[in-house]
Amino acid sequence: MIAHEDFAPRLLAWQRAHGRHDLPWQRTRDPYRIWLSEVMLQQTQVATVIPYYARFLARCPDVAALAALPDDDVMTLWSGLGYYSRARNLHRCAQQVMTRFGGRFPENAVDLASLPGIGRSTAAAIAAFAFGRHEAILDGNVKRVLARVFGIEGFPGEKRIETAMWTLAESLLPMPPRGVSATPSDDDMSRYTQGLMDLGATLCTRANPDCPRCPFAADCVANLTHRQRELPTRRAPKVTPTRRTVMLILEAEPFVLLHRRPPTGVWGGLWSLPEVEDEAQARDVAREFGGQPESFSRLTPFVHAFTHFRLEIAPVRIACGEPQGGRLLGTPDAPVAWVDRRDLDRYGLPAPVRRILDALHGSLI
DNA sequence: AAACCGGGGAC
DNA sequence: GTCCCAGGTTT
Repeated sequence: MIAHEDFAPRLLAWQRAHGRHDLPWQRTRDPYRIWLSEVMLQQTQVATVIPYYARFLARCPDVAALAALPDDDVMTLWSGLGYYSRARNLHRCAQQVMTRFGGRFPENAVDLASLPGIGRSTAAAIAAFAFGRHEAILDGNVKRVLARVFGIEGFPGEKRIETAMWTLAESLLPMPPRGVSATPSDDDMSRYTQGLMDLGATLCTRANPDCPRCPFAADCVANLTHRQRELPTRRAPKVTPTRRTVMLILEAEPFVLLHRRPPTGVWGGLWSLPEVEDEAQARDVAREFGGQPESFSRLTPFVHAFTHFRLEIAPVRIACGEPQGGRLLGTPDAPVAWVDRRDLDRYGLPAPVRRILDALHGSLI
């Protein structure tokens, strides 16, 4: 694994030779321009941002102009970039720079992060780019680079892992040339921060990292162990909740009892089998429709998967002497009906219900 | 369809 | 402080 003190020099050399140098916001130290680009680049790609960035600057060359712009004009300028809360925060931020900081962006990350739309990572980026501050960024790209190069296991969104990554990111920052000054040069901090972003955006990409061109290929844990696809560790798939239901198959040949589901919710408006929570309820409800307790028989339970949950269905079959009413299940909007099973094709049935009834009657038709 | 994303806001 | 979401894009 690469020694921490070797990381920054190698990244700096790579950025010099192979990093991006022509992005519109790279040749300025104006915190306003850097801030604007960083906010636009949150969740949005460089190519998309460039024309918006130019338009914004043409209309608002400085923070005072942006602060003075009417809300609607800001939204219009932003329109098409998405994530509109960013635009609202951008405007509020410009106004706060005017009122709280006398029209000048604060030069330290803590004060920057107190402004709307500027979190810890964005604050560090502005502090490093505009003021050469010794601050570490940690956005999605950087998390990916660090997880791979240093072989960090665990989902980076998890608090413990993220905290460790912030500590690592800070430990990797460029050191000043020995015996010269307390901090690296402004130029080094800009280049280093840009290098992290460039590496993540151009080589160490999510899907197909270009490891042969990477300055860390010889030491990168992910590359050496061929685990580029496993690192960074993905979020644990959230366990989909499982619900259980008992479906009643009340039969009075050739009729079967169906229940119209309410218009909203799962299977809204479809005809389905009556559902109860357990077998005791099944017997109670069956009695209302003339069910014969001695005919009670369990069919094989099975699982139906929805996007957001799993439904475990336990079908229960009960014979009824005659099609008979009892009170209606549910509400007037959700009535029941005895349906001739030869007419089932004309009813909209949920797939698993169709499957139950087909299995039951298919061979008999 | 599912993973991913920085910040805000709720708790 | 910590957890979770809104509103998007990428794979």
